[in-house]
Amino acid sequence: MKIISDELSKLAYQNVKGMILSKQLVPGQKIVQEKLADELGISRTPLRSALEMLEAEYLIKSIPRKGVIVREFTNEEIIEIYDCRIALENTAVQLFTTRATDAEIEKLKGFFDPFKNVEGIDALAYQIADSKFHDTIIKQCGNNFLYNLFQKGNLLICIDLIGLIRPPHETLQEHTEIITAIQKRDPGLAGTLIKVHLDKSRQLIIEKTQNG
Amino acid sequence: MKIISDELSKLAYQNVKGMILSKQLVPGQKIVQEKLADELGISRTPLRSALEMLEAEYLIKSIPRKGVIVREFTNEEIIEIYDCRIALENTAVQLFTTRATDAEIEKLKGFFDPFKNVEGIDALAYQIADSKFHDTIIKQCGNNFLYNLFQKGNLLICIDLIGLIRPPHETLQEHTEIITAIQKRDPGLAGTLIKVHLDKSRQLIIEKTQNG
DNA sequence: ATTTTGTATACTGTATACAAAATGTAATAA
DNA sequence: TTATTACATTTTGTATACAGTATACAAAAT
Repeated sequence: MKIISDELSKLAYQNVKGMILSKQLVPGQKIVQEKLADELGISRTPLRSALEMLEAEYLIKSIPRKGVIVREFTNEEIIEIYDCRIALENTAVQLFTTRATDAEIEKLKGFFDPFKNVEGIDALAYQIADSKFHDTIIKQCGNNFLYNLFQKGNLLICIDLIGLIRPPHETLQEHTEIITAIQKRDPGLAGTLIKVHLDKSRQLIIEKTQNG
Repeated sequence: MKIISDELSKLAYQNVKGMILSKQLVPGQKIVQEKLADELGISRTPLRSALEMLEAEYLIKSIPRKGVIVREFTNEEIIEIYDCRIALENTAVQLFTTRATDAEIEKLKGFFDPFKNVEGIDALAYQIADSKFHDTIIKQCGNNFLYNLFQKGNLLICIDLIGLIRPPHETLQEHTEIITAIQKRDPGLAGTLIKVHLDKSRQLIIEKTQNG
């Protein structure tokens, strides 16, 4: 969904989204339209346009006649998101396994090469690789509607907004196994492995919820 | 996501959505903003707001500086939507089977009572029941994010926009079997049955695509 | 006859203006 | 003091105005 456009509303969309993901705008915070529009150097009209889009993506919440606030994700909600991810990524990886080219699979492998046999893995760099790994599978699975659903539904928010849930050394192995299954062109196995992979993170959030 | 609001943008949203689903606005048709705004008796501003929302729902397509057109769904796309539905409704029905009250399950059964042991089933009435059946499972599964994903992602578009894919007498039996599995509180079986149920329709569209 | 150019018109995207609603504040009564 | 009302300010939602772009069509050139 690469938007190359000089349209103010699209630019505002990208800017505000970036501000939310980078936590310049923090969850729960109210967005005062005129103030933010001034900061961005545009009028309220294209900003409101952008806010409409962001609301559709669950990143903000609009209360009529009161205003918009940056959305907060509770642990319960993140678990709900994980259930959706598990369902859809299972489908995605099976499709990907069937139709991906060898080159695409190699690309997938490449994401994690820098971390092989490394002691202290840089968490931020690894997070980006993790993100790319999942994004690639979803994007290249051949089901464009599914990819859009991930985009617009902000299903990767778990990675983008709350960061890594489990330490890299733990998930690296799992990622490798998934890639191996894809290379063997075994959709069922790849699906099962990614389900288990995601479910472990999901489980961890459940435990965190019960303890904290 | 029942929006009870006297806000023009929300009203416009519901109106235009209705016009698309009822085919007053046909796929491929261009929407001229001022004209439609006049028809609805509002200005362009709230209409544009509504169009933003509808674009997020894939019901319209906006091309910058050119205009918005009512979206067309190709068979390929409907198959993609089905793959997403299969993944998510499988999850939904399993959650529903686990957490639904007996009363909720009875309600589900009630939708199809008027069609039991009936010869010529009224297709339109049956379509509404079909729609309610799936909507209820998704709405009451306890995963609100999943329900919103269905709403905003327009995943039930298959039923709403293109109508029934298979004849009622064929699917009635399947619906009944799914409900029975739910009553037996067997999530795995319910999941499998709904997957098979949806996959049959999906398969039919594939065949239609290859022949037509 | 077909293509190209010029011009008028229609439509979109953005800014601004304004009214209605919400919020905050100060003054008054209990 | 606390509660309450009245008023001022802020902020939202909508309408409108305007500039820039796309489209349509006629005239000119090939």
